[in-house]
Amino acid sequence: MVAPSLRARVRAGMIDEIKAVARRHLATDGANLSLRAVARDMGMVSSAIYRYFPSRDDLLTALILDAYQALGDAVEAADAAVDPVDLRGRWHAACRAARAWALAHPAEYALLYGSPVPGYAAPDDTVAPASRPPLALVGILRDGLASGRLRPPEEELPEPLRDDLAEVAAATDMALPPALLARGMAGWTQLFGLISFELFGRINRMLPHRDEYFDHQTALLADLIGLP
Amino acid sequence: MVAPSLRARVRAGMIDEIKAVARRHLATDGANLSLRAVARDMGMVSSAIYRYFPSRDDLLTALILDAYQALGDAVEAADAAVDPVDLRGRWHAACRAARAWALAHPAEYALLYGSPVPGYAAPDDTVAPASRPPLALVGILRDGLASGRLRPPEEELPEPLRDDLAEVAAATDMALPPALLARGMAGWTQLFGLISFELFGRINRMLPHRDEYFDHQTALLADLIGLP
DNA sequence: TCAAAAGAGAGAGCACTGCTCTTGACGAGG
DNA sequence: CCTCGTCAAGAGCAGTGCTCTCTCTTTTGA
Repeated sequence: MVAPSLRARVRAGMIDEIKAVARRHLATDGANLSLRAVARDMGMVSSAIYRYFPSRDDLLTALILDAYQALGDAVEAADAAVDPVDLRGRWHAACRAARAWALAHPAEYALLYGSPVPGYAAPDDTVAPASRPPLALVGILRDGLASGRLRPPEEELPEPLRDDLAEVAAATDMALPPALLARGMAGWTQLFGLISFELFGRINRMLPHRDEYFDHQTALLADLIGLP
Repeated sequence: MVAPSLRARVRAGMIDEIKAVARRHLATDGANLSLRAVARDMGMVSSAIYRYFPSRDDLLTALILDAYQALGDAVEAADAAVDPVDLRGRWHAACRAARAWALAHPAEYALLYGSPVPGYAAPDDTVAPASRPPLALVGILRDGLASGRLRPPEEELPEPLRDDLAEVAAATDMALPPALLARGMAGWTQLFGLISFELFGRINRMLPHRDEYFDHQTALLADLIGLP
């Protein structure tokens, strides 16, 4: 590993600083990020930004990737900090970590899970980081199944759905019965909905005690999944 | 009722046409709607639009109100078309109607339920139309409770949450026990999450049979709520 | 009936945006 | 020393929301 040249290090620092300033702007101006404003804050001219990011969308992509990474880290770390056999504890820890990260970084959460930016198409390398949070949740179910602490639901699924889910389970190396995978995805859907409603201000005025609400709703889904 | 003057009728027609063109643009360009482009499509100059909508945000508000209205109509009509005592049938009908409307009007759905437009604050008169879909769902539970076909869950809620939910129930004239209201809101959250994931392309590549997936997931929540 | 008032469209202009292209300066490697 | 790659700056293009003024037409009231 050769030491990076001075130029390379300065360049990396510039990229980091641009992203930091852009994140700050994201928090106030939302997804319509202005390259000129970022450049102004950095004391340079707008065209100079293009030396580091070929377009505004590329800067957005970099921010999105970083955000997925941070959210995935937070959820996985919270999950790993709990006794692996305590399935319900892991579930709540993972859910709370996702919510805490979203509340701490609302603009970045909106960038990840809000309405897609019109002309912008997320590149393929965002798919893997994007699937880390749901995979962490489903991993809890897989561990519970492996250790015998979680028994799969008995209901029958219609055939095409069962095949789809079996294929998903196979593609993600999760040996989960389709019905259980469906419940795990229901939990992930619910988690996303809870955070989005809270962040986008749909329940704030009527539910002052949001921590308790969140915990209760995630507990409901844990019941539905069958976590002991 | 005096007949509206010619000018008033022409003006109303203009407003409708502007909204129709704006909706068309919404479908392709998303929330960053261009007044100039709308004006261009109508063969007039951009400044003339301001005779009808004092700002771009006001045009957006008008579109949002119309969309809430349409979605509320769709959900309520679907609910009303089912035998009132068939709680599960009503639940599925309402959920399917919301999804169908969203799939038919993805851009408007994103306007309603996507990330909030940065500088834009929804005016107060959007609150009532916005609560129609969830109220339709909760209304199913209220009817089930009144007819004795639905028994409320027995779990205990933490006190602050119970009080919050009791207040919400009172404010909406829905005599629902807090635990049941919480489950109804879980259903609404799940419905929103399901539609959003499907519309924003998070499950499309892995689940080809989306109708079956949607029905199964809403059935899961119906089970959680306790619909017979 | 006829003038005053109100409504409507057009155009110019301001400050802003993303992005491209050209020009000139600077530093590291041969 | 000197060339070559990197960088910042500036001008410029096309587009944006919005305001102001000017003109023309329709409606209204005495």
